[in-house]
Amino acid sequence: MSQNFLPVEDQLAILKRGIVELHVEAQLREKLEESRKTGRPLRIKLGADPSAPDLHLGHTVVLQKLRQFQELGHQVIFLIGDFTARIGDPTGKSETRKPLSEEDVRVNSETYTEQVFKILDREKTEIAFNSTWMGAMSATDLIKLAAQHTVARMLERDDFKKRYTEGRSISVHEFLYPLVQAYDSVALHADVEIGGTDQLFNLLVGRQIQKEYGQAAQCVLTVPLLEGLDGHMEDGVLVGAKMSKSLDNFIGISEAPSEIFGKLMSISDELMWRYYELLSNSNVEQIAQLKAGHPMDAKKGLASELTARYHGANAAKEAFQRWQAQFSRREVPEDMPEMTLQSEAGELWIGALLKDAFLAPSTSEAIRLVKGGGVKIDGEAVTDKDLKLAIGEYIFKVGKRRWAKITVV
RNA sequence: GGAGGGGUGCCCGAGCGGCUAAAGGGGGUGGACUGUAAAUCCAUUGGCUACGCCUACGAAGGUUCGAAUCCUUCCUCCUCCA
Repeated sequence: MSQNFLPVEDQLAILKRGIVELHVEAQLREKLEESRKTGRPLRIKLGADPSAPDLHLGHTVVLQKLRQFQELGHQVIFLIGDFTARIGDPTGKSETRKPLSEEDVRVNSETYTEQVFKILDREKTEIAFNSTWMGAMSATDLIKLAAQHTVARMLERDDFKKRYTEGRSISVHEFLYPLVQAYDSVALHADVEIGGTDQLFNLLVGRQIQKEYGQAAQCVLTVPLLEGLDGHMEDGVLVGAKMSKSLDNFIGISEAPSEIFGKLMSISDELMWRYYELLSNSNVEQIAQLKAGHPMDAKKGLASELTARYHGANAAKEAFQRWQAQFSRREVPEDMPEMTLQSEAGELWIGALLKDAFLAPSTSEAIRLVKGGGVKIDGEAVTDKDLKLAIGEYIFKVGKRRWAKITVV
């Protein structure tokens, strides 16, 4: 099925937009030309490790790039590394990763694909599992694969090198990870592989292995890693670990609209500009214009755009209004968790109440919060840690954003 | 296989018989200030209705009036040699 592709330079311009490192650009140009001539879409591979079932904004950077390929008419292959997950990607780790069980992998894969199609076009996406070919590979073939690469070259890799020189352990099976990932490119006949910058080594191994197996080497495209919510300025430079679930500095794309909106509103200004670059659809001129205005307005714009992307314009609007009411005008939110608690002899100690209502993780913490002035009842700050509440209904506010309506009976 | 060095609270890291729920950072949380931003400052940071009790320094035992600190065994990580 032949189709019309945009001129190569136009395609390249789109693909290169948005802080992407392109390795061997000349080759990509050739491939695009070839594709345009023959009408054969390029095969674009993205490998996913099914260890993080909840997608967050960090994952979406690369997915949007894939989406662009799709819109340009190319074939996107979403590869689920169900086999490699049992090895555990050593990338960026200073320690050996724990492999996942088969059951974990299965469950994670499902939630993963479900969310991926909030960004990718399901109809135009090929889904593959590398256990399909890796599970069937014989030991002989595996050794043949392993023979294509040397230990010295493996150790060139940054994290391996570091671990090696620092005397930290590297298990032999971790060397297999890049090789298996590379073999996936062989099995899929990938023309392009895309990934985060931390994947560069793995992606480049793919080029070499493809050549060993008599295929044309894939082009490699890397996108920057998105800094997590705690990213901020230090000595004039934006610093911050990458967004990840384990660091709890993420925004999940399945989170409630008001959560996404609120979390975006609380990031630092520097980080906001970074997010504009990597996540928003605004072009360079629009961003420059925003920088001239008040950062607060720019932040509202970003929060609205991204909330709308995953929940629709109406939900975004509503989230914005709720945010304004609650934080700009400091009103009591319209809806909040409600809970009924049983009193003892007609009254309930505040420490126990806060804990039982999940407003504090322990009574010790509850007392700390009260002493620190972090608890308000019906708008009034309480500081008496021995306070006892009589039967009735109360609106609790703990910290800046935890609210609850508590009924004591 | 041999020799040696480590494992401390969320993380890093002091302590090396009582004054240690355990210095100091980092991080977290609460407050002030704000644009729910950053920076800054203050407080707090094992649990338990608590001037006290319980649980904690890799695990299990032991020596002591008393141990994170000494001894034994085990687990585990690392270094050097082969």
